[in-house]
Amino acid sequence: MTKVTIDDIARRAGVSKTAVSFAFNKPDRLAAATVQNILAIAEELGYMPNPVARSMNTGRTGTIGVLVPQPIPEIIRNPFLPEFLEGVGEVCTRVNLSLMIVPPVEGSMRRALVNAAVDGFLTLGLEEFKSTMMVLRRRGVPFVTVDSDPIEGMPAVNIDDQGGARAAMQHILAHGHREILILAIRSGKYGHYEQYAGTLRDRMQGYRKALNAHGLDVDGRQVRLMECSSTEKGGRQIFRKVLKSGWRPSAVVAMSDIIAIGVMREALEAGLRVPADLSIAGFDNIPLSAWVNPPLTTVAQPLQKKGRLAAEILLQAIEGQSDPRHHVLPTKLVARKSVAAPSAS
Amino acid sequence: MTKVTIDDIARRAGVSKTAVSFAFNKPDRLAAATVQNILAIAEELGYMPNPVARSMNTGRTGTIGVLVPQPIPEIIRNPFLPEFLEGVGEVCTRVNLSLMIVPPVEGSMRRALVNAAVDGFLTLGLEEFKSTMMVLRRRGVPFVTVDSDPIEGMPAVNIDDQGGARAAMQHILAHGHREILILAIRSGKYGHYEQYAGTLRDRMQGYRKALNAHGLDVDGRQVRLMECSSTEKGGRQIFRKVLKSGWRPSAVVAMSDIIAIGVMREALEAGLRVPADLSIAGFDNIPLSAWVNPPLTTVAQPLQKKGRLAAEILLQAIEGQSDPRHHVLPTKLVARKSVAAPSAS
DNA sequence: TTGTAAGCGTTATCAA
DNA sequence: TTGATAACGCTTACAA
Repeated sequence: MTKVTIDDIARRAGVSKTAVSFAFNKPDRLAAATVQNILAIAEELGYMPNPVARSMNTGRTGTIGVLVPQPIPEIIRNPFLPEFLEGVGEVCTRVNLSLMIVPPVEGSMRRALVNAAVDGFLTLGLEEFKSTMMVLRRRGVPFVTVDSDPIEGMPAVNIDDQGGARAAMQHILAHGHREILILAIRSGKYGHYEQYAGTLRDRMQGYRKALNAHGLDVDGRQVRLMECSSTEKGGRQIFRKVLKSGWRPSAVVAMSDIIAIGVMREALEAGLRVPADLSIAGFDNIPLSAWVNPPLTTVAQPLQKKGRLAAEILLQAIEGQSDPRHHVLPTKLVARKSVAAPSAS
Repeated sequence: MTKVTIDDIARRAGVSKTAVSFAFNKPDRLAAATVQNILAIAEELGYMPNPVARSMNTGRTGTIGVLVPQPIPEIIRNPFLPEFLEGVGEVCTRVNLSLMIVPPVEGSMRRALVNAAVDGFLTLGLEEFKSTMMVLRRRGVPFVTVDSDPIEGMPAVNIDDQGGARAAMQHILAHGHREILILAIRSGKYGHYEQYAGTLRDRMQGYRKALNAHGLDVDGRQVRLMECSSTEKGGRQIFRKVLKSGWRPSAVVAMSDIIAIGVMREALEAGLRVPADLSIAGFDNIPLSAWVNPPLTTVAQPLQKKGRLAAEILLQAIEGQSDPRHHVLPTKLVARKSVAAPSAS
């Protein structure tokens, strides 16, 4: 099954490569009979244009890349991504683009970036943001950053992380909780929340603002901060550890729903009642959160819309209409059933 | 931001293109000092090798494509895909491949296939299977079919659809149900289940075998068949229609969990009790199914494993070790809480 | 309406 | 250790 090329067809049809190319791409410029003939022969020989060679000329690959901060198995497990991709996918479908998921190569975003043959990138919540940005710029393809600290002159889509986080913490405090566990998404800055960046920092700030308003702060005693990976397993593991430690927070505030759900599951299995014994609040409002029992109180962010908007902007940029504005989408507290007043203990 | 090419670097460094290429790909073959110098200049000028040009020579793109039968927004909404991709992703991560999702272009698989620059394809539950296969073969890249009728000489990964479906229906019948709604995933063969192919046909056969053993069949009276798209919405819509029609099946057997969950939600909202008033069984055992209330009785299939196996085989094929065996993974009934005996009505 | 020939930016071959 | 030069398979001015 040796590859058939445009040359084979040209020779067999007794025409030039140009004619064959035209037959496929600009049939109008050829006599109908010629097109027919070429196509027939192509069919017979089983010819298909090589997309790489085509891209080489056109400078277009017909695909956009989504740069994700974690390996695929890990990140795809968080319903956050599918939800976001749904929005991106809408745009892709409309304009016939394919979608490539680009995870770090051996931990390096840079290596991943270099090899991806795409017309543009969407970056999702990047760690190591600045260095990646540098590489991205030099790669010369347009990109839109999502959930990262926006950079002047570069298009960005974000949500009101701080406002949302603040609302969540306020909600918890308003119910009377004072022994609170904050669960952050694990980053490179283990334990040093002053060094958090982007989404992480903003959410942390939101939490602290609410805390401060009640004369509290992350003090390692009443209010503690821990980190785990943003997976159900991450939430379960960290909460198991807390359980073992003997400390009994009356509320958990997690930076992602999937973490919160992991905690909930673990707590339930450990015989705790939610919310009677433990209140839980999340962030994201993934569809699953409405389904768990009790339904999870969380902060809604317009994930799909975020994906759509980012893709839309990228598309413009690919077509030369770059628009470096920064967008901030609203968040909103969704009070469901996983938060209640702490039981007198 | 005009593109920097290998020529620019070569000129600036006073070396040949070969040297520059070596500096990046085979540094051992160059004097250390030369490599240093070239790399420094590349850094300074912001040079990155063009992946398309590279692919042109190497014949490798470093990505595998997953051919999906529906537009991205639709298919990604079914947790089935992320679960499958998790398995695929494991393999990709290990060998540093990217993953491209390739949906039909304007309804045509063929058009999608032609443009995707990948080293190999995984096809997922293809409709129009044969014609797509033809195109795939002529495209000349290796591929592994998943959830389609296996073809002699082509590697395939499937599950025991028939056995699983049969078990589900048996379970329903054993509880005493006789008024049953079967919900099939919408295909091109609307209403003609004799023409179903692949997974659809196998599941249908499984259902019918169980039915037949009880002297029943899809007769449009006691046991009816309807089709809907494999989304929550699809399930909701079709069940709403059933509710309006006045017919009251005591059980719903759906070909996918996400459909079953849509039905459950709709039924619950309509004031029906599950399983007291309506028993529901699904297929797939997506994680969500364990979470809904009541937890969904379903047929488990090893989605992740399926993805991993298929990717593994594809990988071999890409590396020239093609192995055209057909694999069939087992399925298993998972009895949870959504099925009970019908209430006397 | 069709053909010639020059790219596109790399890597591979072979020689120096 | 390095450099010319030929692929790779296609598109696209420009010419005929």
